[in-house]
Amino acid sequence: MDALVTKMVLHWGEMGARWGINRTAAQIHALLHFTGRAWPADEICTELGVARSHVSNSLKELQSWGVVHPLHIMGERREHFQSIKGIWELFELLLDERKRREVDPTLKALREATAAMGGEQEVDPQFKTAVAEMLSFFEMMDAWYGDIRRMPLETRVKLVKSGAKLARWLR
Amino acid sequence: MDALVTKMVLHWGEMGARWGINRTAAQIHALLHFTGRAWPADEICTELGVARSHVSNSLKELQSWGVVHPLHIMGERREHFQSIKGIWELFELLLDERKRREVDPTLKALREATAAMGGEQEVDPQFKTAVAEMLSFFEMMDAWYGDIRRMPLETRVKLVKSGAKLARWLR
DNA sequence: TTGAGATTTCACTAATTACAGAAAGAAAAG
DNA sequence: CTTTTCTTTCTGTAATTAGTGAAATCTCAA
Repeated sequence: MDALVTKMVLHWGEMGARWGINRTAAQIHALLHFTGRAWPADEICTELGVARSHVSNSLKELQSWGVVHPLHIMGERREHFQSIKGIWELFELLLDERKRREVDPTLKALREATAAMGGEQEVDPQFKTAVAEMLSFFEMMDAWYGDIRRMPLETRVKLVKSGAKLARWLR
Repeated sequence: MDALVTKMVLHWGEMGARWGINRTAAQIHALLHFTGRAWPADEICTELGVARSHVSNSLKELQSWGVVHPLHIMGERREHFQSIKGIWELFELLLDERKRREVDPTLKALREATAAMGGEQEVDPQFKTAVAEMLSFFEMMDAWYGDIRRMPLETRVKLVKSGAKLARWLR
């Protein structure tokens, strides 16, 4: 494999590890993404030097995130796998999933705590305000994420590109 | 400890674990944050039922993120620790640190790959475009983050609150 | 200066997570 | 239907990370 590709694969692996994706799963994704083509599982495992079974499981994980898709190639017995093309789509999938796993449960927990405090009199006021502040912050962010997520892609690109202009408009 | 606080502490611990912060460190932060007061290390460790040494290390980690500060209390021998108050400030610290650890090195890697490809003729064109696209995406996001980070807090709050309006303005 | 309280370091154990390899399970070709 | 090729499941091991407890270090009051 090209040394440059290897470098990106290794880097992607390290970064993936910090995102809670296991290292080799992230490496596999990098391999698929940066080579831009579909790979059969066994070639992935010779390329990265990991067990066939591990590649299989990692591919399943990547598919569960929605960032890798199977692709049937004509006249080929083996299943091939490719990374989704669009970078925006890629990071949308990652963010959506993280929101679902991290933000949504936290919102739920904060709402439950708020509800539970409603009746009780003997709740520490410090706790009460801390929860209320955190909840309103999360709700604000949640709504914002929804707003942005609902924009068409081009609008979102504009938004990101017009950062400084935006600041002026807001004043 | 109040059952409600316990619940938040446990939840925060789970979420922290997914952010690469170790579970008990996140629990400690939740304890400090949601009780809103300064705690001495030994009380934290009886409260959470973990070893004194572990609390010490976790507090150090939290301080390295900047989300917990030591506080000297008059007439008290023991050091006390408290969470930073502002929620915006809290998440800014977390995001800044994650950017520094994850985005910046990735930008560096992408730039190095781009530079290395400059001279070479025999680079897979697929790889070339994949790197170029990824780099421009990261640069765009990096610039955007900088723009937002530079806004005064109130502007940022406005930005988040005016999500839908914003979409209309962009069109 | 000594010693008690408080904190950190360090060496070890427990628990989790990553990964390997064999074996079982499908799907397609003959 | 049977053999071949490919994929997944399952069980065990390696490696990493979390957490413990004792010993060493530090700090301050007496």
